[in-house]
Amino acid sequence: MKVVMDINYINMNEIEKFFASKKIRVTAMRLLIYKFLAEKEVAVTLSDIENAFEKADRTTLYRTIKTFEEKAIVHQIDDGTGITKYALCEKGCNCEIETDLHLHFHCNNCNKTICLTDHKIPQIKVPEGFISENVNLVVKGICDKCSGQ
Amino acid sequence: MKVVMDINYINMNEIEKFFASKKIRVTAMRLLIYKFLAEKEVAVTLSDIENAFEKADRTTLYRTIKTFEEKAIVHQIDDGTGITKYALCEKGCNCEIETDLHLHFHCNNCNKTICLTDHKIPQIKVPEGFISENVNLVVKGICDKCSGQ
DNA sequence: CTAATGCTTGCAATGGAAGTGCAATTATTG
DNA sequence: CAATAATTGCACTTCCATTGCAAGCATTAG
Ligand SMILES: [Mn+2]
Ligand SMILES: [Mn+2]
Ligand SMILES: [Zn+2]
Ligand SMILES: [Zn+2]
Repeated sequence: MKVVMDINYINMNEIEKFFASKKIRVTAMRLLIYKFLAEKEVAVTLSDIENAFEKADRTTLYRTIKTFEEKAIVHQIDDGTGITKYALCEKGCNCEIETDLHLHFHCNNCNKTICLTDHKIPQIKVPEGFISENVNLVVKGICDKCSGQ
Repeated sequence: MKVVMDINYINMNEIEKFFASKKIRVTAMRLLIYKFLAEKEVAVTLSDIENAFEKADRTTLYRTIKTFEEKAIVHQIDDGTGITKYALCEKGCNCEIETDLHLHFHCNNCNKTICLTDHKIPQIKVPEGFISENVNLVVKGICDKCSGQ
């Protein structure tokens, strides 16, 4: 895939350094997808990315996201819609080790899912003998935009 | 599908009454699937049911579960594995109205998912402007059987 | 700089779960 | 028993996720 790199070179430079720190190669696809995710304020599906980059192959997008996931650049969100969504990890996020402790909100009206990164998941009690390693919490309802503030 | 009704008639009688109270017809399939769910202590997938009733058609099993769901006889569980699981609702459960407020535990070792029906989901704070209608909380880790008590 | 090596990409194909249309079967009602 | 309504089985379909393989591109050793 040939792309015209008409995007901000300064930003791109930073992303390149970031990729290097994560020990992954810098490619046009990866830069573009990273930028796409960074500009979105909501979690996206693979189809969303597909629609944004129609010239690229679905598999490449899929594998790029998988690579990002392995390197803790993005995290998966299962919001119960049946379609996996992805969002950039926060700086200093360590979802490789213990999963993402913030909660996610899914709007039943506009169908968007957002990370509530500063809403941490409270400590959850489990019965004797059970060991909790990881918690997934999704709140569903109406988002701020849809509720009319 | 022809089945030999070699199962406890007294129990069956109770289930029949239960179905009547839910205003659904009593059929062999429904009785068998209900009994199957009642005997399981874990949430099951459609495939689990399929394997247990190989003579039955998948679609019938699928639609039976859907009917149970609509009538609040079972509730769906999305434990993040990507495959929907089902479990019987507790007596007095009203997951039709407000979703199931108990939490679910998914064992990363044996891959089983169980309802922790008496572990209710705590009140979750959401930001200004957001309206919470419903919460899905899944704890992942090691279950009591796998942790060695 | 060039060649060898290994990672990345595109294409084609597969698998699995979920869901639907329609006709045949079975249950309920009168 | 006949008419009516709900349930079941079969054949398809759709959609997302995932993989094998060969071609393309980037990195590194020489
Ligand atoms: Mn998130
Ligand atoms: Mn449950
Ligand atoms: Zn919304
Ligand atoms: Zn276990």
